[in-house]
Amino acid sequence: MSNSTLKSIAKKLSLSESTVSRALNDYKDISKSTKELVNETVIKMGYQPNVSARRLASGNPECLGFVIPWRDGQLNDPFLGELMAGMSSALNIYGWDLTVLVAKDLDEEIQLFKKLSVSNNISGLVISRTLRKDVRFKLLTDLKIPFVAHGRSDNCNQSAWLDIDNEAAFYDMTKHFVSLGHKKIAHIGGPSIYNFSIQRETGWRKCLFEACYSIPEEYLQIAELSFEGGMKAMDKLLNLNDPPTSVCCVSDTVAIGAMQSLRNNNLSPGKEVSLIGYDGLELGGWIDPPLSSMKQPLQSVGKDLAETLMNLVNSEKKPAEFQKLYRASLLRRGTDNPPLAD
Amino acid sequence: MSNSTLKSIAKKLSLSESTVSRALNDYKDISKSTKELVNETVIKMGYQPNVSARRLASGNPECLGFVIPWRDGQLNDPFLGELMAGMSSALNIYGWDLTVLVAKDLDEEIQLFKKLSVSNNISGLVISRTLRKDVRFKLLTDLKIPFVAHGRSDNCNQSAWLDIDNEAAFYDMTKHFVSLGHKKIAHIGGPSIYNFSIQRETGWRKCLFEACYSIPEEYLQIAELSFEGGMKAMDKLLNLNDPPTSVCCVSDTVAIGAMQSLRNNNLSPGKEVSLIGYDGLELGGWIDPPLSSMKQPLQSVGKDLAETLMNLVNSEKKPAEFQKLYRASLLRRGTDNPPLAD
DNA sequence: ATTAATTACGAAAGCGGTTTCGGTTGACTC
DNA sequence: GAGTCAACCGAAACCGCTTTCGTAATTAAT
Repeated sequence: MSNSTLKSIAKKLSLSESTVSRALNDYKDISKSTKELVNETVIKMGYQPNVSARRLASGNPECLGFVIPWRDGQLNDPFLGELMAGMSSALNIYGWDLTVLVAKDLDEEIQLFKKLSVSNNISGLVISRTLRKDVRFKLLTDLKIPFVAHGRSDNCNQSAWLDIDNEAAFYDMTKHFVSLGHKKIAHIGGPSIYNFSIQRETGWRKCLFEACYSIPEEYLQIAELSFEGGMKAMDKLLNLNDPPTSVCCVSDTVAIGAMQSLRNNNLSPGKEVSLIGYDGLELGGWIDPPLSSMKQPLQSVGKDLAETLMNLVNSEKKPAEFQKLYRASLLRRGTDNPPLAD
Repeated sequence: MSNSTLKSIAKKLSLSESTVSRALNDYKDISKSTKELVNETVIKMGYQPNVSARRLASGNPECLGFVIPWRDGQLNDPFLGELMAGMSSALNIYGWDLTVLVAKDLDEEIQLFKKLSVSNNISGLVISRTLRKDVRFKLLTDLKIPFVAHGRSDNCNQSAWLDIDNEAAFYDMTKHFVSLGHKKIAHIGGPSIYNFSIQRETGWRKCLFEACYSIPEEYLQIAELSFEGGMKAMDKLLNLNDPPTSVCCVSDTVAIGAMQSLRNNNLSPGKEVSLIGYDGLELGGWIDPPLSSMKQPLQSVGKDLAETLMNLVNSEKKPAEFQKLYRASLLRRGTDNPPLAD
């Protein structure tokens, strides 16, 4: 196990512990020559600092806490792996750890935050699955826990966040349908408690407005973010007097449900009705026909989330200075086609 | 932030720090009355121990490292969330943390292990996605890093592991087809580098043997663990002179690919050919018809993995004393039906 | 040559707990 | 009443690293 410590290295080099420590941490009051000397022997001896000791002494736990999004009691989010991989790779460079936290519901999450705020074992948090009205922003700010959100909220102006430009994504998605020749473009949206639901709807509306399409209000259907939700919403769209020829779906899951509804009605996804989902899930490519979707750069976002948090903790900048939008890109598979000729 | 420390509590109670510490850790040389007193005021003052300090002093990082399985460069494992939730809930009770580690390939994983063995910031590891010949078992043993594997290996006799009884699962699955009246039961298996591939094949064979079915060797098809892999394997099965009426699939992903192959050949999954997958993925219920599958109790396994590791670290027992098999259970959805009458 | 300013390092005090060791009580024996 | 033994608690060392502060040695300024 770890036998080499700062002390052993100091003894070997006839230096003091503090000099070795400062050399490793690149203090400016250490000569270049000794820094090199120290770094060499540290590598040679395979020295790894004891993180508990460093954390205790420095007062920084060097640890990013990631709150796993618990969606409706389910945890099957296919994002998790990629997002965490991105975060981990960024953290590793600086010796930080990635600790995952699980809370089954909002109450548990709040309790968790309160506990974290007194036990100083986490430098900051990454939260995700943000809501339109999300108490966590204010709560974490009040508790003085540094955090960066994956997604925005109504009251996120003073906070650090990274988000996908949902509005642009759905603008682009809708525009794509327009350019394919579709006139009847519906939207299956998500519950308005989620911030992204609003943004995605807005992007859809904006494009329709610019294209001077007037769309019946029934072309907007709100669905639960599930397979069944998508299926029911599509059922309603199909029952309209003048059903749409294309649908912008708030998520891949919903889109897959919508596809099922089409099949139930003896229609073929991508023929009578075109569909595009959102998330770029791999499994969307497994179904028949494969689902077109908007994909976000998860690994980059994860990396950026981690780096942002580290900067936030280490610098004196305000959280609001860390806000960034990413773009999603269209992944054409099999469900986006021109409308059938009448 | 954390203002109350051991010292502040000691002062408030006119006790020494060491007494308070031992009271909290339930030492037997502290009177019951003072223990109660300490516990009360600790709650009242909202005291949370500084974990870095405790870890440093005790020499135990109280931290479980979970190595994220990186399958073919992809990280979309739907298990992750549930498994981690199970682990986290068990760890939280004892104040342990769950740290996730990512390695892109085996080399990175080995480097990671070596680093962990010298920097004492992890109590032990949970590894998953075990291979038939898995160097990690020996490596971690040599490095003296406590670990428990999710899954077995050829050389896991001396190690701690939890696994699903893959053989029993596929025995049951095959038996189910037998009881439905199927005679021609094929198996799409996984690459033999994975330990579970062998076990699942064995379960299938065992049941067929007991049922006195003699099956052509072509009824075993090895597939990559992917949608395409399943599709290709099913193609081959369909091209046989005497194609099977039912197929035991090594995973849900593979089964979904096999379903696609059936549709490509104008066959209906669950009619001409029945299918059962393995994993119990939620998305298997989204497709048409919904995929029958064998489901493992992921949250329980996660909880058990974490508890096992904590026991392993805290007790003097040998790793080999921590070995346990879980059972998977059949999830009947839509693709397991009796064979069509000729 | 004298003073001031740098440069480079060591000493030492923490960080907030844990754990060993020893000592003080009081009850209990004979 | 001296000795024995538990039961309880305090003192102090320690875990391994960080960081402030002081100081000796070197260089630059006057």
